[in-house]
Amino acid sequence: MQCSPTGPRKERARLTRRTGRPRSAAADAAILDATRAALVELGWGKLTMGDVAARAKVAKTTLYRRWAGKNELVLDAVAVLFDELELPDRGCLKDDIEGVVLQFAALLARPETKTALMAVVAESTTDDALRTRIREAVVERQKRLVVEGRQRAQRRGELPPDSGGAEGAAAAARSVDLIFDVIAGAVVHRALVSGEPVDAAWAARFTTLLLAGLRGLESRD
Amino acid sequence: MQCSPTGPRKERARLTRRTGRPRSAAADAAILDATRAALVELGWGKLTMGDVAARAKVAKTTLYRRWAGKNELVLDAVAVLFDELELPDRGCLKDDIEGVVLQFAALLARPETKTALMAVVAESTTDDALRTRIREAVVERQKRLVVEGRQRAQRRGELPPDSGGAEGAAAAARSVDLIFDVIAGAVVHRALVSGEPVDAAWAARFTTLLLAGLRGLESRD
Amino acid sequence: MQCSPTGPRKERARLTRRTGRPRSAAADAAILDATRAALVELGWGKLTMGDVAARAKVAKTTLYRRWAGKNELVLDAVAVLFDELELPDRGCLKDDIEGVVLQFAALLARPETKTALMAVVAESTTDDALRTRIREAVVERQKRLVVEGRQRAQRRGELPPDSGGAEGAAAAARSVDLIFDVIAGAVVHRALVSGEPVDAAWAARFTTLLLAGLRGLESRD
Amino acid sequence: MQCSPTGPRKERARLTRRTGRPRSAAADAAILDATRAALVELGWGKLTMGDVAARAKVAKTTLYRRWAGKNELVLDAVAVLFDELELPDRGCLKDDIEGVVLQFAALLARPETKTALMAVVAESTTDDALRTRIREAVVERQKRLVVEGRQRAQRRGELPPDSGGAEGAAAAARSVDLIFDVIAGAVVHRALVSGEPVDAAWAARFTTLLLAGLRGLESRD
DNA sequence: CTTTAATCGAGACGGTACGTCCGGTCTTATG
DNA sequence: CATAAGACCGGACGTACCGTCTCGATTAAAG
Repeated sequence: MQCSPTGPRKERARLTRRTGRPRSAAADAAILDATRAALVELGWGKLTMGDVAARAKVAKTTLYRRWAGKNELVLDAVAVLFDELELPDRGCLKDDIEGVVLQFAALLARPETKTALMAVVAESTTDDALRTRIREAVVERQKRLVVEGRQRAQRRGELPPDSGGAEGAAAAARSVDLIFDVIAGAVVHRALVSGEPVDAAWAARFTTLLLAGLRGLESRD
Repeated sequence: MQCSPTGPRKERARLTRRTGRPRSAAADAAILDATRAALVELGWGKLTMGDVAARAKVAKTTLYRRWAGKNELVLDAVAVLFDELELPDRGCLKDDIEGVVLQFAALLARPETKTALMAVVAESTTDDALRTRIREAVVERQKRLVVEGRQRAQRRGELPPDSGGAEGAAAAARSVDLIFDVIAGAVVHRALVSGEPVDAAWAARFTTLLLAGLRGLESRD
Repeated sequence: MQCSPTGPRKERARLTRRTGRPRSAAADAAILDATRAALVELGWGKLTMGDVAARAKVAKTTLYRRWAGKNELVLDAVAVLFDELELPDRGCLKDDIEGVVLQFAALLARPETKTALMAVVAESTTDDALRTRIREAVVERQKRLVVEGRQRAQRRGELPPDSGGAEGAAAAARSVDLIFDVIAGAVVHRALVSGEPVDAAWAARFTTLLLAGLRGLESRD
Repeated sequence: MQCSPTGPRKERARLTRRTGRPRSAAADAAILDATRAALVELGWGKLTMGDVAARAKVAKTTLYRRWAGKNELVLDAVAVLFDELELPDRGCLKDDIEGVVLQFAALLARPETKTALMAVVAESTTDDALRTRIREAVVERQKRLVVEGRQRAQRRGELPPDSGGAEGAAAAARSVDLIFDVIAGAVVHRALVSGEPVDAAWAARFTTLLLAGLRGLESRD
């Protein structure tokens, strides 16, 4: 639930003297809350650092002492929302997938998420450090959902177990990546690019397609 | 191949008197070329209207007379690139799909495309007119590829023909939309969000998944 | 009453063929009226050529075909107002001077005059052609009032006649210039710089000063 | 010598907390110097805020933080020059007046002064706050010269002492105003409107006129 | 009448400056 | 040291006018 291990914010030089006034912990939370609130009201494009500072009742300097800029701040403010996604056991793979698809769609329907995610990805095309941080803070973290769903389906016998050995593990990893890109990509594209609703009917049709594809994939892979 | 029918730019009131000095047609082309060049060199975030004007050897006012802002200008400059996508007949559905996936990936690998597409989509989350224009200029136009590939596969007998009647047509349209979101979404997500290469191996695995999914979809739909 | 001899406006090249559509005479009047109206409403600083053209229901090109710019146009529009000054015979020099002082003050109280006169003079400090035109169109033309008042006073015996000869004429001209600068300068300075009213009481005190000065000047000059 | 009491520039709210980085005092001087230099080179009409900022090596925002606009800035830059006028004792009233007339003429001959003074007065006809500031910063401050010259002449016995009482004081004040308008007005009009030189000969003739007028005024007032 | 030539309106054009806003840094005094 | 406050520099914004230019449409006088 905490992205501290991924280290989004600026850290003081390690091993440095710990004298002086310590950073306010409350400020961090206030800033991230203010960032999300500003995203909701203004969207990425009109959000400004000064406005966030004012909302958080914090000086602008305090922001810059902790985050390198708007990109990093917003990414941090939004990444934590993705950690709320869960995969409750609904009894069968199809229902599990439909559930996570709808959960993800609901997350993307929130204004702070949708306006921020694409914007940060766009910025990442010209900022390698940011791209790395997105992968750490969002992409790789959420693959856990695919991994867990797959394991659960394997336990249920809905999917065959991984083949053993290094090659089997690599194949499994490739599968997870592919499935993740297909699910996340389709939902994001439907919701944000096509601009059509991701409702239960669409989720059902998509899941049908995906499940059939998974079985086809296994038989050849 | 021409986006004139979609009308992205500001148009003078239709049917208005044709008086006054006409707009320079050469300026339009110069501006769009300059925009693409600036996207390549600077990326979305650092592209400025003033810089585009200077590159196009045009006054800033000329830009604002024709486009409402950076979003609209960049969308126009980039949308035309998507019209270059084609669907050459490679003999079977699998090869056709792999071909278009790789073509699309190549398009997204171009710096002007990748930096602009996500950014404009991000802006569109707080700008309805822009969202509409994206759909008209990019999304709906490129569904032609799915429609054409589907028809070709049906002629080859690789896919069953559409069922007749209004319901059949609606089901076909839903299929096209779903397939489009899955293909475009997966490729965009892989390339831009996950940041992994879309190479021939990935395209083959993805196509295998999709084809199996399609056949499974038909059998139930 | 007409400043045509002073040639404020752009003239077509002389000796050119007189074919083609002639300039609209009505347009000239409409433009000058519009200019004065705009001066009243907006003042010099906010008056724009486009606005004048719109008020006169004339194209901007028509303005520029006839005047070189804002300075020249405004000067023409205002200069004619100074020709309305008169010197009615009130019986004695003191009353004549008081009369013209109050008339001049009333003219300077009109918004179009006060905002334009100083502005054009200010511009003339960096534009020799304009300075020349101001002298022709305003300064030299209005010295007639001093000349006439002086002659009238000489006829009445209130002032001694000019001494004869070239030297006498030159001395008279110097006197006219000095008196003109003192009267016009004092009124303009009181009205526009000091920002105090030029009322009958002030006019009386000023005239007393001036008359005493004139008599003192004669006795030594 | 200091215009601080007249307060031309934007002031932060009085009694406000003295927190934050203080305004740079050096910037003020650099800006006013740059303004004067720009006036000399470009004249009022072509002086731009951006150019002044560049010359002063200061950001444009710093200008706008301290002055409301071009009018206020230029007035401040020029007003201080008027404080350089002095009234050295030359032994008799006539010489004192001639001296100050020539000094004032020399001041008006400086390009920064002549181009700015009339322009700011012109703007003041449509801007009450500016008119007030001109009176405070220029007009009222320089009346000191008339007051001092008058007192000195009274001490010398060249002019009769003020009559006592409130009425006497008011009459003296009226005299000062009148004399100030006559001197300043005549010199400004000669120099800037008529465009003739204010040389020693003219100054002598003008002073003769004024002195005779003053004596005549006293005998009746 | 037709030609010819200049005017007219409309409005796009290249420029330049505007005054504002924001990003990110710095300099204070206060914790 | 961190902090709040706010001045600072730099640079882009989108707008407003400037004075010029291209149009097609008038409008006389000359042929």
